[in-house]
Amino acid sequence: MGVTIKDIARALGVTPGTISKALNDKPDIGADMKVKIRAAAIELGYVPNPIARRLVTNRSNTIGVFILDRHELSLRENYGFQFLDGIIKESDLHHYDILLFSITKDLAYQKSYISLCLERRVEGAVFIGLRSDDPYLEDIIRSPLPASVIDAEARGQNVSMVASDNRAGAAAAVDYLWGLGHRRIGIIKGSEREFASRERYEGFRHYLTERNSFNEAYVYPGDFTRESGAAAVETIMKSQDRPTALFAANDLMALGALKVFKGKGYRIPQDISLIGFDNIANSEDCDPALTTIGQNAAEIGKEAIRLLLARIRQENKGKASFIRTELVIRDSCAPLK
Amino acid sequence: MGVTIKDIARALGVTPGTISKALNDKPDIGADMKVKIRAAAIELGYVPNPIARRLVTNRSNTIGVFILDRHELSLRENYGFQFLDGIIKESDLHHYDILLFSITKDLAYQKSYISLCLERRVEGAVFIGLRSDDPYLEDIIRSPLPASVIDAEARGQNVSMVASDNRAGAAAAVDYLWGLGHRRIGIIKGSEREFASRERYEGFRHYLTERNSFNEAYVYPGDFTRESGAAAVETIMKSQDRPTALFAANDLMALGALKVFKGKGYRIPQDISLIGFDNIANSEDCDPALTTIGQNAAEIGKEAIRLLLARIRQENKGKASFIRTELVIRDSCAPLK
DNA sequence: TTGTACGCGTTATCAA
DNA sequence: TTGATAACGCGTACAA
Repeated sequence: MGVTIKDIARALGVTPGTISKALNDKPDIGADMKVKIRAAAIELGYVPNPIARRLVTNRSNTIGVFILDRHELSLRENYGFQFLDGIIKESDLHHYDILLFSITKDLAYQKSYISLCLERRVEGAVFIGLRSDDPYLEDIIRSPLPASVIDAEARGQNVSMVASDNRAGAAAAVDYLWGLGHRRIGIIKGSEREFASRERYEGFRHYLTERNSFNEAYVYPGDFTRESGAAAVETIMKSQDRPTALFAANDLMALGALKVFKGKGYRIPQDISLIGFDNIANSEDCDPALTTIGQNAAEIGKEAIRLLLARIRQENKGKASFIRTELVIRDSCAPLK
Repeated sequence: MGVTIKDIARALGVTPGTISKALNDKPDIGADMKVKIRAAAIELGYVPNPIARRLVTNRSNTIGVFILDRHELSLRENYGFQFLDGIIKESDLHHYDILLFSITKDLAYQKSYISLCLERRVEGAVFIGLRSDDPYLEDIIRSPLPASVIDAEARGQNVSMVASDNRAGAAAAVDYLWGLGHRRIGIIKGSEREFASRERYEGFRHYLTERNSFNEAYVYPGDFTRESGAAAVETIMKSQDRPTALFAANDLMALGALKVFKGKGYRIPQDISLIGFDNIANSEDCDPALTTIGQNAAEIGKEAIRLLLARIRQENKGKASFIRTELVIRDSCAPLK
């Protein structure tokens, strides 16, 4: 089909080796020869074949990206794709290709992610949406394949983890409420299984404990779904001793909570202040617009690639990187009366 | 590095050719030999090298997916990634890999998308977010490379287009308002440049024209941004002759409109009914929740792959496919008083 | 039924 | 500075 270096070689009466060297700008080819060869390549419409190149260099120049489905979140609300933007851009910058895998419960769990990687000969892998109970987690940790894990806990010789600085973010959320004068501050927790959830709770607990204001009674269970946010509010409304401000460990729960509060005639933020975490799209248009902690998804994606490439190049940098969050102030929090 | 068919051949005292045939289940190898070879392959931990295979078969088994940034929509609101889910699943089903490209204004426009495809030797390409003024549109249309274009207009020998049935969707939106008794129905149009926008307008116009109720005065310009939705409402409020119901050609404009209406003390849906198009995440949590036309993004992605694979296999099916939309009734429309 | 030999497009090594 | 040759791992006609 396409024109190869052989064709160029024949046309110019030289050998393929010479063409290869000239096109790769090796020092051992004369300047005039290079010019001639380049011109011929363009004229003939030569397009290098990366497959042949990869065969001989034994490098694929490709990174595998896995988007794993989570139970709790429907794809519609799946945060996963947001990281993709940063991942692609950063990979592009370093001339790496992205091979995309998507694993859903039904389709997959047949083949280890690592097998897929080995088969495709990718040089490294990025995992999004990995859970601590994933059957192949051990596989990833043990494998010699360089990996970056986004937004989950995975510690191993060849894996880096990248996530938001969830502790600092949670602390910033509480600090904002604290600054507004609130002292009775509650939390709707995420599911114990999720790394982000544990970290956010820890940030929350630590901040208030240091100020002698942590109150176990104001800790409400949740699992990152709207429903659990709604359920938490039902609990709150039943009790006599209510917090004056509430931190939901993610926006989805905050939205679930908001709906119930409004349904019961509670005004936000006059009657209770509410702050979320994630800054998902929905948090912008609800009424009142939700004050929340924004994640920098693109930056997380980029950092995942940076750490991965460092590993691939054997220049081991850090094992983990936590990306700054940002307080997004909207209308769901008010000073304590 | 890895173990190859040569290693297996040596271990078993046969030739590599035999191994290859056995592993590919060719008819000219004895059953017992096959068993022996398979066992040895597993024991030695053999993983086939797709790169070598591709070199010799000259097929990459890979589809290129391009996500192009649109001017108007920030990535946060970019619908593009939603299609990805269907694309991946359907490709997976047919054992095709996905190579992901993302082109932003700054980075790109350096190399034609088709060049990228040729270099990577992908067998076909899917384009998301392609605009009619894209500098490489002609390239795609002319190229012999099979392509599917999602949500944009592109007609050519080797390209299929897949989108929502925007006309029918728009008609369904107006029909819903009509059924509620509205006769003075307005529209906030999208930008002329976008295929979806033109189609939605056409669906709207046709429906009302047939019923002698199309009124040019109720057509407000827009460009799919929140701001243009807001601006349209300003115009509406200034005029004496107002529609009783409003169809925004996308949800983003509907949200912009909603905000201004509420800001001016107008109640939705009591004072005016509002319906959008897209069913983006935000439309669920605004107040009142937005009635809208939902797109089946996953199905669009799947269909794009189906048409593409048909082209790759030379079994040319249809050139275009329009996917059903769905009326999502929420709280922003009410019967005419 | 098995083995031989060559080709895929490129890079690398060594000799000229 | 250039050329010849081998090698990368696999698939496949063709010969045995």
